[in-house]
Amino acid sequence: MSPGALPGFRDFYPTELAERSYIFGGWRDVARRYGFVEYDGPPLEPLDLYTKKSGAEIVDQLYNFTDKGGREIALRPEMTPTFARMVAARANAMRKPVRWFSLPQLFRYERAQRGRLREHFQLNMDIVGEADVSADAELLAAAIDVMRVFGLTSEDVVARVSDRRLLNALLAGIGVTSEQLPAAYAALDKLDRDPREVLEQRLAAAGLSVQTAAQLFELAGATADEAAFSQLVDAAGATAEWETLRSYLDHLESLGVRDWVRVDLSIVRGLAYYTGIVFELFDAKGELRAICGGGRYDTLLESLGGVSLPALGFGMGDVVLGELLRVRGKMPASEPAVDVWVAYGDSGTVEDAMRVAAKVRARGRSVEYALGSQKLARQLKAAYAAGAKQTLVIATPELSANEAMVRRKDEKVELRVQLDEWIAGA
RNA sequence: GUGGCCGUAGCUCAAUUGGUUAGAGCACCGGACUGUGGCUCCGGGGGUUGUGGGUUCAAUUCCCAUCGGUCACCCCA
Repeated sequence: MSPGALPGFRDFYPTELAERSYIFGGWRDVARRYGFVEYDGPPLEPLDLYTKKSGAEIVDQLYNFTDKGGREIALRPEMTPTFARMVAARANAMRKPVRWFSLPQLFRYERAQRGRLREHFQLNMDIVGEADVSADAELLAAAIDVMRVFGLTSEDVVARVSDRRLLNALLAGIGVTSEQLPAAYAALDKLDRDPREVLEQRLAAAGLSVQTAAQLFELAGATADEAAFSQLVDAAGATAEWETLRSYLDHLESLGVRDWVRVDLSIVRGLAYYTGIVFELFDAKGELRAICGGGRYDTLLESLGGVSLPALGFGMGDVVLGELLRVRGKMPASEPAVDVWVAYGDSGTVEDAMRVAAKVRARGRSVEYALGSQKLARQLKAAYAAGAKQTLVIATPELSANEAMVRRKDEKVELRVQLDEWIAGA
């Protein structure tokens, strides 16, 4: 956080911008590998684009105001509504499934915390028009490959997956009614954070019997054990749902990312939103917030007034990811360096350096030289400090007009070259 | 929005129960090494101690408020 910037907003100095660009580069690279194409929309949208989806309460959590034309508008807190609108407008004309990604800057009016600012960039990858579970596998594999492209391994990051339909069937199997579902989900979500007794109390308040509550906890705990899991599935008559998840895991195996994935029914995410498989990526040590979250939202496009198409997607923010990369030493140090530094000796002036710089720049290389008038020793010091890959010295008494001495970074030897030839090859 | 902890130079930190003009290292700028760079030496700029009040002869130090940071709650699109 930079003092001076609004709370929760960041100034990107060159070092930070280099890190951001590095992250963006990895994101675009992986999205491209999976055949996704990039889009963008306006950062400012009508307020009701968000209230329509999330209700009026959402207004507390976003930047909204009335513009000079009297329109109620908001800085976008998420990309999905914009995405839905854009897809809906051309749904009929597009080849399905649609694979789009975007790197929007998103805003939310909340108190900032570690990993959660008022502004961030988020990789959004979405697939529209494919109901088959293979699409779910493709999407998660892409999210995991993003981890890989940054040098992270399955030791560093774990993907926890669940399936809304399977969970609903299992919950129904142990006697949870549809009215009690929200309470059951809330309890699952809080499993790691709140003590068991507190959760039991809340479940009881929602009308769940002591026995049902106990089975609920068993359900969440059985995730690692396939045998016990199968029993629960059989008991609930959720075989079809289980088969879907099994097939999902098989696909992930084929895509080469099965090691990263763990079934975990305590993954909840937005209740009104997701309809099928959901997932989250966490750092394996559990020190940070979720790196990424997403899943299938087959009914959302239609409910937003668009077309009826199955869809799925995820969002991955730059803040937590950046922290993870720094903590794990995976963030490359930025080395802003010019290609060539032109220094001149006593036989010349800054204008000689200028003439050479102009020619080398015309060749497409980045060039810097000492502005003003400086002694050669100082110029060379500056060249070193700038991290110049090559330093060219011209106009010293021992050099003729068309000669220069060249030294590469980190090399001791200095070569005498013909200036014209050297520039031509630069 | 609620609560806990924390705010001294760009960064990391000092400043003896409250006591002269708030210091150091790194970084930055300049000088020396008589002109081919990383070393060394010397010097310099930079702070209304987050801000505003209060207590006191005297506040970086104690009290209150406020702003900011951080953690948790809420929420997670």
